[in-house]
Formats: sequence, C-alpha cells, structure tokens
Amino acid sequence: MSKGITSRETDYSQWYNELVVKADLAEHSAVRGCMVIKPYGYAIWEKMQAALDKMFKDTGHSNAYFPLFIPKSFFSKEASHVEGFATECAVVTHYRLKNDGNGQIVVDEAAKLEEELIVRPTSETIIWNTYRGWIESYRDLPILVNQWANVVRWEMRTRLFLRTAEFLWQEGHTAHATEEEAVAEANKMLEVYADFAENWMALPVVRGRKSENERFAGALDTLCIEALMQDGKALQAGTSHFLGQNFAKAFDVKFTSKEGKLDYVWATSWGVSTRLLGALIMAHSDDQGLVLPPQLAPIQVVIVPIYKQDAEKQAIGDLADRVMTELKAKGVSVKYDDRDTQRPGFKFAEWELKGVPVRIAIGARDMENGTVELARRDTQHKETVAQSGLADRVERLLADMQRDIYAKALAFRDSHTVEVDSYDEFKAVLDGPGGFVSAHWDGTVETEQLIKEETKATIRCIPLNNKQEAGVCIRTGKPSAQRVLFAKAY
RNA sequence: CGGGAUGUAGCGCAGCCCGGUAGCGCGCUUCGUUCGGGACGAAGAGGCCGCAGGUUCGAAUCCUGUCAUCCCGACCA
Repeated sequence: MSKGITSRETDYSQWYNELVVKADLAEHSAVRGCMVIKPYGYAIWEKMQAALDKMFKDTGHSNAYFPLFIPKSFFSKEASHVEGFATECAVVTHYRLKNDGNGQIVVDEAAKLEEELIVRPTSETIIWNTYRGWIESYRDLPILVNQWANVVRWEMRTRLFLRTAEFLWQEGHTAHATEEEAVAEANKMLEVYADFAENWMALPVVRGRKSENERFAGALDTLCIEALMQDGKALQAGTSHFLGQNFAKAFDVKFTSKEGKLDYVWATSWGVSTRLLGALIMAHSDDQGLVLPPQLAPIQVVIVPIYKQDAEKQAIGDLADRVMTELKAKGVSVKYDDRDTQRPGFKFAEWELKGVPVRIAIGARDMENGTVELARRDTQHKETVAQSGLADRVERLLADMQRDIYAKALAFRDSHTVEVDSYDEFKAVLDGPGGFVSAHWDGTVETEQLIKEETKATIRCIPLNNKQEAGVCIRTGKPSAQRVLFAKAY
C-alpha cells in the first residue's frame, strides 16, 4: 500500500477513485464497467441492506425474486419505458457455445433464441407481467413486494459505485386498488429512504419531486432524495415512483373492486443502489481516507497494541480482551489488530484509510497509568482516557460521532445552498462554490433543457412542501410560482 | 458514438526519438535490528515489453493492423 492519497483539493475525482481502491472497497474487474466489490466494501453494503430490509419489513413489505432475463417484447409494451432504457440494454441472443475445431470457443449460431432476452435494467415489466396472474380482486391488494437484485445498464462511462454497468440494488414494486393508496405508498417509501440516509448514512437529503424532464421512464411522478457531495455536486440517492396505471394497462392487470367494477391496478416502484456507497464515501471522507458513520461501519472500534516484548503484548492483550467483551456486549463491533507483521504507525494509517470510527491504542505507558489513547476518525482528535469506564465512554463517543458527522454534512449543505434571482448569479455560483442553487424556473422542459446546455446544471428536484413564491424565471423572465433546486449532478 | 492519451514485474513509471535482448520506486520473500504516527539494513524472487503481422543479422524501440483501458464530451441511478 503506497502512502497517502491525492487530496480532494488537488483532484476530487482522483481522490474518490483512489480512495475506493485503497480503502479496499472495490476494484475494476476484467469486464468493462463492472466492478468487483471487495469484502470490506461489501460489508458496508450488507449493513445498508440489513437496515433497509428491516425498514421495508416494518412497513409491511416482503421480499421475492424475479428473473434476471426479460423477454424483449415486454419492453415495448410501455412506450416511455422502452424509450428510457432501450439504448443501454445488454441482450442475450444465443444459448450455446461450441468448439470451432481450431481450439476456439464460438457462439453456436444454430442456438439462436427465438426471442431475445434482455438482462434486466429494472424489473417493472417482468413483475407486472407476473402480477397479472396474482391479482383478480381488491382482496388480492395491496401487493407489497421488494426484490434485492443486480441489474445491468450498459453505460457509456462508468465510475466505481457511482455508475457501473452492473449494480446491486433493491427495487420495491407495489400494487394498489386506489390512486390515493399508491401515492401514499410512494411518499411513505421516500420517507423511509430519507430516514435511512439521515439516520444511518448521516447524510442530509432534500426530499423532492423530479421535473418532467428527469422523471423515471414510465412514471407519472418521481420522488427523490438528493444529497450534496463535498465538491458541490448533487447526487440522487434514491427514488420512489408513482407509476399510475401505466404498467397495469401495458400488462393488462385488472381487478374487481368492492363495488364490482373492473379497473386497472395502481402501481409504485422505488429503489436505492450500491450508488449509496458512493454517496457515503463522497459526503464524509477526507484526505486521510474514508470516514464512516458508526452506524454503517463494519468495524466500529479497532484496538491497536503497542509493545516491545511478548510480556507486554500479553498484558495488553488481556486488557484488550476485557474491553472487547464489554463492547461486544453493547453491540459494538471491535477488531483487535495484534498483527506483529506491521508497526503501530502503519496500522493507524491503515485504519484511518479504512474509516474505522474509533481507535484505541494501548501501550506500556498506558498499562502503567491505567489509561488508553482514544482517537476518533472524523475529527482526528486524540485523548488519553482512563481504562475504567472505557466501554461506556466509547459507546457515547460512537453516538456523538454519528450525530457530528451528520451535523457537519448538514452544515456543509446549508452553506452550499443559495437562492439566486439572476442568471448571472446562477452561473457564478455554479462556476464557483457549486452546491444547490434555488431559483425560479418557468416550469417548461425547454427552459430546463436550455439551462442544462448552458450551465450543465439540472433541476435536482422541486422540494416537497416547497413554499409558493411568485417570481420570474432566471432564464426566460417568464412568471414562476416557486423556486426549484438546481445543481450539477453525478 | 465523437475528441485525446496510454498499454513494459503485483502497483506506479522510465527506456522508444537515435534498434544490440530490460531498469527504477513501492510492494513481495528470508534473516536481523526495530515497534507511542506509514521503520532500517542485508540478501532474494518476479517481465515471451497488450496481441498479430512486417522491416532488419538483430525489434520494447521502426512500420501496418488489431484489441483493451483511461481521460474529456454526448447518455444515465
């Protein structure tokens, strides 16, 4: 492992790439655009999954699994959906290979599929085709199903976690008897995502609604949570769609209501992906490496012994054992790093790089004084504290850190969210500090497109519960009823 | 898919212009000394120079083709 990583100031993008690789989260694979998520990175994803999965179950959802492959014909059934995904689909055309006689393995042209299969970029079509068989009556509703899966979107340019050709995610697909219920579901799940982002990821998010231009292909309404990264660019962290009856109509999913009327089913879908790892990394980390909020850190506390002779190591180990037992009893995950192949300074740097929230160093001096050195990753603050009551102290520290990391990110976002009333100001902010820019917009797709072409900024969202305020569009001068949030985005 | 660049040891690179059979740093292995912020010394291991042709007595180096990757755009969770 080479020393240090590129600083954020030098090159934010390179900082991110190096951090992901050097912190052992993921690496590029032999397949273009596809990453290998390494054990440490996957451990964070597992913690995210566990927390989200519980939240989904607590809100009444169940997990199921649908096929990786989708018949091509399914895609053309919902017009705007196919348009949204057609240009980035991996297509399976054959089902067999053969030896060409020259020692080469080639596709067996004789084994061409009758109908091509699409590797799912998202599962609305296969799921709604399935739901047709599950739903006849209002008694069959609602269906509240979630799927943990991988999907493939053949992106032109990829970046580890932020945009990969294959990624892991969850997709919830619900079916309802009424529009109101579906709308409420979409809102409820957006709130679940916001709750998760804020309380687990320590990531403040804006809850909002996408403009028509940014709406999911096939949705009537797309709700989202938007987060701000340290370079002033926004990142969409999760979406929740109200799909209306679009997919029910496309796949002929009808039900008989209590009143005996036949009607199409109302739908939602919602998802978050491994992209959340990208958000987590970019929101909190520093030039020393990863900074993980305690709630999602695979290792919350690392204990590093500092010793010269075996006798010292033995005594320190005994103390470490006692501390670990106490911490584990409190549900804190601890690692005792007693490798004698690395020196303490190396270990300090390594665990900082990997973002372990709390480090306890114990040396001969501490053994004499009845102390340990306690260091927190987020502020890099170190202090010498008494061994007695250590576990309680660490438990409090972890809770404090979770709050502090959130507060720091919130303060950053607040200081990078500005209202502007002219196009010049708008451009000045985007070219300068970046961040969220709250500005009036005339509400048309054309103007949004124009602003995007001229500034690379897009409407990230129209915040929910946005205050209504008369004004004029910064670009066209036409009347506007409210401000919307613009930003350059990932 | 347009523009630019790069493929040489596990990683990062030099060598190429001016052809003579490959080198540096980190990492790795062994031994010793070290160990409170990325240790030091000594001795080792590791490369058909992306791939395929061509020119030449001789190619990492020159020529042609090809594949791949990265960066900047357009597209996107």
